[in-house]
Amino acid sequence: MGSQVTLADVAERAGVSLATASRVVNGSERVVGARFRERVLAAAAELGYTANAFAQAVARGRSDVVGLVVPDIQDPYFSVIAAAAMAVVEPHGEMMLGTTLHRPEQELRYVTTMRARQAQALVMVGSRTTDAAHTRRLSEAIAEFVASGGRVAVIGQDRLGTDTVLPQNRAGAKDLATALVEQGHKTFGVLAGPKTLLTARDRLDGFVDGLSRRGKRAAVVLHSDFTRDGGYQAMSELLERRTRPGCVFAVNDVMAIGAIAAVRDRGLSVPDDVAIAGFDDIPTLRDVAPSLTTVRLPLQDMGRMAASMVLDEQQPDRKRIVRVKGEVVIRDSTGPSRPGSS
Amino acid sequence: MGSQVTLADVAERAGVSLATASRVVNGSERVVGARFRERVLAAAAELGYTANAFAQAVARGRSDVVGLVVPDIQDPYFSVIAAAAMAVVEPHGEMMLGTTLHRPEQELRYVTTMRARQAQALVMVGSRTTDAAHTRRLSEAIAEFVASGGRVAVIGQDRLGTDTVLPQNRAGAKDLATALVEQGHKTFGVLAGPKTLLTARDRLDGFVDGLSRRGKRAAVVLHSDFTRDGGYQAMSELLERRTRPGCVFAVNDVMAIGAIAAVRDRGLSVPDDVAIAGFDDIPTLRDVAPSLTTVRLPLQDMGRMAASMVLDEQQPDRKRIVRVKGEVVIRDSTGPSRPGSS
DNA sequence: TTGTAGGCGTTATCAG
DNA sequence: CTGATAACGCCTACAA
Repeated sequence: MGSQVTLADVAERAGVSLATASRVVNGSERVVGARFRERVLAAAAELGYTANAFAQAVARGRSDVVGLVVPDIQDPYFSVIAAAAMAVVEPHGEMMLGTTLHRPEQELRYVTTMRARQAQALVMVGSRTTDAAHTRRLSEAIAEFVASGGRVAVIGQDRLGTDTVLPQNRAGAKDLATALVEQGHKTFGVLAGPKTLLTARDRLDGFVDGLSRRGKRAAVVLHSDFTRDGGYQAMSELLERRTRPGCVFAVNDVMAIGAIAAVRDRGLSVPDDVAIAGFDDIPTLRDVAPSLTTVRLPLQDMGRMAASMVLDEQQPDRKRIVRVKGEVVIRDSTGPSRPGSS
Repeated sequence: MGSQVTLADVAERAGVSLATASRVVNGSERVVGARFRERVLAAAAELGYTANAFAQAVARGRSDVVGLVVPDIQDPYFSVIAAAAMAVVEPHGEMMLGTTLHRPEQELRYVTTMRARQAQALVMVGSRTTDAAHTRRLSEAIAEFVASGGRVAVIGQDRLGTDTVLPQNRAGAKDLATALVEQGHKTFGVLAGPKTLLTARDRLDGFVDGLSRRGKRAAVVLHSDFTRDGGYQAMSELLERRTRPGCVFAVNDVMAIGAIAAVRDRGLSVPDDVAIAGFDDIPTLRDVAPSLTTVRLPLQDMGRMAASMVLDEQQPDRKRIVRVKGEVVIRDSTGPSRPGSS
């Protein structure tokens, strides 16, 4: 709507054909005479012409839109990844953002939307779930997207038959368990997140595994949302119990932050009364006190890599899985490095 | 590219005309016979048809894309606003995201891009600057966007002739100064951010104004980036000085976090050795210790309001300015509520 | 180098 | 209610 200035207007004003105007305004270098070129440019400027990207996309049969689907752009985990992906996409095209608010059916909807938009590529971020039916439907939708010419990369688990950036959640959590035992912690609890999230499940499993190899076990495992409030609530519940573990692992950093808040609100101290560890090493949280013991994931690299995979020229012959490993970072929230009661 | 299934394919498969197929696949309710309707739907499903949004946009002469331009999606200030805006946009259309990484010329580029994309609306968030030339060019670009039928809302200063959500930076900072004086603080410093950012400038001015009304002044004013690192660096520089103020105001929360880190890294304590206050009250930071004294801005509301303004039905007769005020929140980073040396 | 004309996938206007 | 057919704004052989 409104007073769209079209290429035809520009051509007329410049006294040239539509084709010539098209050639100078878009790609096709050096095929148009300097005289005409200038006339067209001048006319375009005077008229305030801007090419209609839709029409171009229709005519060309492709677009430069890259879709990015994340559960929640407000969550620093995802916003860091998004920023990194954005940085590599920006020179090549526009970024269309979708947020699912953790609703799986929204993932499905966005894949369809991106196809409708002829997105050249799609990056999906977020844990896969145990819902096999949904995973299958999503796989199918993605297959259609790919069939229609799109590229897809996923950050999360390798369940959709796509290029994947795969954080080593199990191994990272296992290493964390080992480190905590070595730090001197004796009794453990886990704020395990949702049962249905593979990321949460893998971290729980890895942690439990790591403990058992050192002859320990998790005395309490509580499930809740994968969010700050989920961590707060689960920790509050844990603190209600008669016996409380000396060390609690929250399966991601934002849950850990919520857990710390819950501890504080009861007048207790971290790490003196209870030690708390997280997972992800979110940059925004690196300055908080007590500094958070966690497993560092190279979030920026992950975002960059996913974006690069869908954008690089050569179509790989088969799907690529890039495993990224987490590095344990011991900080203040689990107490002094050496001994420890607990 | 790829094996696009078109509406023509669907029509042929269903044995109906293109027009009929179009009618059932898109809007136009109840004008097509149940028999044909079913046949078309079936054919579409079998073929895996998805409408080409570009072609639709071209044919309809409008699109449902809403543009959102922010300086940095990783910054929690903007990601909170973005999430809120996203929530109101999502039911109506798709969201195209642009990040400027604080480069003004990128703002200009995105306005043009959004016009090319026929975006129906555009939300720009971020402080205006003192660069009059850029502001003028941006205004012109926006005027063209509006002339071609788009709606625009800005979160920041009212400099672009658009609907605006305008945080009361001066008043908030002034109130903060008053509160800090009443808390007993005697000497002050300001980490003032970039000189060219109006938001930073207004907060500095308001703070200084508030101090002077209580017979105080800012002993030190340091300029730096509007980021965590900017806060860290400026605070480090401040701590080099012979005399250090008892209370430091960082003009936004992320700078305050950086400042706190700088204080800690020198083995000093907040608030015992130096009190620190911020501005914005970023949700992610509410759980950090020491909890941050700040000026709360209703970030979610701001995002929602801006999005609503560009989406609501009735075109307002003139541009609207919505002022949102900040509320001082005294927490631990500036010490105990009552007395105080400093 | 330039112009002509057909086509991209949809929608929308008109007759039937 | 249905079906031709002309737009929509642009790109791109193909011909001049």
